[in-house]
Amino acid sequence: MVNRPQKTEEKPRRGRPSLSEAALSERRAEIAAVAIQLFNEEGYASVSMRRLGKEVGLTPMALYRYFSNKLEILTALWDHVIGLAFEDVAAAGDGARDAQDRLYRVSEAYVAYWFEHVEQYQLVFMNADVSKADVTAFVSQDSIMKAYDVFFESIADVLGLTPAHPQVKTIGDGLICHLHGIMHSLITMQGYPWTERDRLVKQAVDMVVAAGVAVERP
Amino acid sequence: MVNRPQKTEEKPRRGRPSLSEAALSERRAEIAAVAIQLFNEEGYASVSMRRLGKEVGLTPMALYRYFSNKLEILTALWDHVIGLAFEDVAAAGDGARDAQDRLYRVSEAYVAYWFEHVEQYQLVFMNADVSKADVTAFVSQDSIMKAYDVFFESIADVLGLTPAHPQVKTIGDGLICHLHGIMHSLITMQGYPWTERDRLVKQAVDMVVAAGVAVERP
DNA sequence: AAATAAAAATTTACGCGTATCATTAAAATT
DNA sequence: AATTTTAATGATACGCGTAAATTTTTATTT
Repeated sequence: MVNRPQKTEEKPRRGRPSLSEAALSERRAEIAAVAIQLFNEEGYASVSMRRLGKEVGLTPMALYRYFSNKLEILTALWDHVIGLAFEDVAAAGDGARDAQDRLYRVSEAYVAYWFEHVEQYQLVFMNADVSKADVTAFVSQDSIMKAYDVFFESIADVLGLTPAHPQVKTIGDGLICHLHGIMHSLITMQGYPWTERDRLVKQAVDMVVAAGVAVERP
Repeated sequence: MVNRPQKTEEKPRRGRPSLSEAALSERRAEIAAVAIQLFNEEGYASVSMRRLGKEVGLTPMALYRYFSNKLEILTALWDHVIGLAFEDVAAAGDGARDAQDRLYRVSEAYVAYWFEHVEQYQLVFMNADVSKADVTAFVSQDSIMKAYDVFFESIADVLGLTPAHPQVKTIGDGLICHLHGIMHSLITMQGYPWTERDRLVKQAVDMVVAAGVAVERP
């Protein structure tokens, strides 16, 4: 976020008061709402700051009081899109018969969501402007990390272990990576004749289940 | 590549002759060589076309006779970097005791290479300017695809199947996706406390080996 | 009310990638 | 040799993100 004016003292000094935190976030939300729509409709690169400013009724540079740069506005869309992804995942897990079925369902839902929103995937995970620090800082937010819990819970169930068991962590991280890899590979290298997506996802989960069997009968 | 002047006939007409294919690719190579060095030293975004033009002794727009845009110059670096990656992979596979050992080695080498060249990874697989078509067209080239063969051969050996067996293809695609996912996740989400990289890679290969055992004893 | 201080908002300016247009160079034809 | 044709080269210009400088607004203090 953008730097607030630095107040050395606690209480109001002379001069024009800075915008309240409430006012700031309210206008940020306004800008983000317009930006999300425009980015979705016309693509991130096609929407200029001058254009966005015009749409929200601000001069281009006034936007910079609310977001420190264009990329930071994009993260508002990330938040939105990632939120929707995990809504889908949660919904998919609800009707499951058992833990193993739930693991299949949430895995497929997670991958399917991004395939149905490839452009968003690219905006989130492939944006060139994105330095590693940017994605990291964002994706590490608690809200995102908590969303992965459904995977760990399902895996713990399938393996018959507690979610806190170290093996659950290792296998869960592996599955999440595997699913990310399926999305990323199939999206970024569409010219290669990949095995069908559903089968790759199923195979990824099967391997986790098989690991569970190995745990049971060592 | 850039459009060549369209010749309706076969043989020389009037007018200044277009550059020979040889001359074109020679100068492309010169430009690419300088570009690769500069991109590696200072980063893709920091090297402007004006700057690159100056370094190679051309006006900025003259570069556009040899590459249709800046991104296309970047693909020269891709070629370079991906070539190096598979050199590492091939070297890692050479000393292997057996097929399973080779699979571990090449998998680890592949992932390790990109971790040792994170900036290149981002330039190749995360560049924002990269539309899906761009990466696809490039990464689907035969040279790249052939480089994956070492994975399929090792897997076939481990599973005791021929490389042409459909299961080898499915499991191989899965492993490649899995490895990509490990790289991509650990690089793009460095804030998350991932399981150690080596362990994730080992686990990925272990699962392939376990699948081989399952094949043997159905 | 006037002066002063500080934040908000606007204006100006820069280097960027590159589209478009103008110029120059090199060949075949006359 | 002069003309014509075509490609290569160069110059100009546009919209971009945004840094920096400037102006305007809004408060407190005199």
